[in-house]
Amino acid sequence: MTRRIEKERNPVRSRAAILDAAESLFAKKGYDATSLNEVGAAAGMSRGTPGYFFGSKSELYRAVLDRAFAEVRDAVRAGRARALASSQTAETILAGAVSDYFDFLANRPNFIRLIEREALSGARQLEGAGHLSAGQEALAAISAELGLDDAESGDAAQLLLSVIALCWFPLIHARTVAPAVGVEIQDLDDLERRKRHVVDLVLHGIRGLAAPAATLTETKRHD
Amino acid sequence: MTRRIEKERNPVRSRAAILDAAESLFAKKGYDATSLNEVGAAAGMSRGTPGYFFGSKSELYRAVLDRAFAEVRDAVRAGRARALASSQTAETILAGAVSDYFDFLANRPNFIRLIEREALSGARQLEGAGHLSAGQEALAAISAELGLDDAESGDAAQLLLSVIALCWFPLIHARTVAPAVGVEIQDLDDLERRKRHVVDLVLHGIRGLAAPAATLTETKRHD
DNA sequence: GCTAACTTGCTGATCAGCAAGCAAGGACAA
DNA sequence: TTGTCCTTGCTTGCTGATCAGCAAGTTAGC
Repeated sequence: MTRRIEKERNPVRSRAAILDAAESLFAKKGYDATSLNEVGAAAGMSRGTPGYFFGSKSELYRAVLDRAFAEVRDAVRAGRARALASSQTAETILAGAVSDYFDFLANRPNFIRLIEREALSGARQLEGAGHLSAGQEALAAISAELGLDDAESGDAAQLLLSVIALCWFPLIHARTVAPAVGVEIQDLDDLERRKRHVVDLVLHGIRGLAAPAATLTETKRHD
Repeated sequence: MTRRIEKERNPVRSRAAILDAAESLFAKKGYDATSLNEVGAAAGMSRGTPGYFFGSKSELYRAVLDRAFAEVRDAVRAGRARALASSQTAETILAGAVSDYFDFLANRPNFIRLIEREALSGARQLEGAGHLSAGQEALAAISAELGLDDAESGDAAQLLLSVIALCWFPLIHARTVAPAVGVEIQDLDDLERRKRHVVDLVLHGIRGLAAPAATLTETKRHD
């Protein structure tokens, strides 16, 4: 049995451990309420290590955000590629995308909480970040899928925002608004039920939104 | 010209001023980042006054939440009474309610931010508060309006949660997610556009959700 | 033995809560 | 009317705790 108390040095591993610990703590308690002391302890190192690797608390925070956004952007791209590859009706693809997005968020509580906190803080860290690009890519994907040209893409953007809201909100407010209005969000069944509701609502919404001219069971283009 | 620098004592006025200042600061910067020093200064008094009137920082926070929730509960009741008084189709009433709720939130940025912060903090302050009752009242109202019995009220709850999500989300994420997906939320026109989208989406959603048996253009009751 | 990976001691700043102080203005009497 | 007292609204000084950042240490591994 190795009695070595893990004294081996490993900067990349340490950096990652600190990033992980900081992400959890920032997401859980917020920027102000998280001390570098805690981050170091959670990462299994001393009080000073976060500062050593990242310079300052704010730079560490920025690094956490950057890593999280990179992850989303990759997920969006992967989802888009998968959708493009499959040859199904726009409606089916959209339903699958909503479902996938819902699951993605449900599996990354830290991510939602970080962005939520950013929104409450004025979101100055986000403005130039790569997060925008992920949204724009998703918008382009959904517009193309629905066969909307640029003039109508405003509708697609509204719809995309609605989808995000519907998936996002119950996860954040699982212990506040959701129970207050009689929706339990505790186990996987509850989540599954919610997801089904969201997909239904969005599909019905699309049928209504996509002008009376187009039925949308197949993609139609204007000229 | 009165050169009196407002030295007159007025405890109720002072209390209210401190509550107002605390609400703004807690909503804007969060609990941890707000010092009693700031609260006192914003209320036009000294560092110690908030503590004098409210005992401790956490009790002041609780008082802020209580006042805010009381306000929502009253608004919900007023809206419900108005809806009951009017004799219009369920669909029209619902569209009006969504629109009103949207405006209500848009005019109370502090309220949204306070609840959002509560949700991120684990919402331990809310669990026994009057907030639940407001949600339950809204749920009862919407269930009755849609003519759903208890067995189906799960759907009504899901729908209510969706309405809240759709109204709520763009306001919080006006500077994060919304612009990222191409939706501007800056002036009143943008808000109006968003509101119209939400109402449309919800109405189409209802038509889809309300089982094929009932058309819902008029309220139907089961027996 | 040298460099990079960490740790520890220190400093100045901030903050919540408490306790002591101060003064405004009503009560009450002369 | 004037003087004095006394409650209470409000302020200020103080204390212990916490924290970020820096600088000086210490050890690992090449």
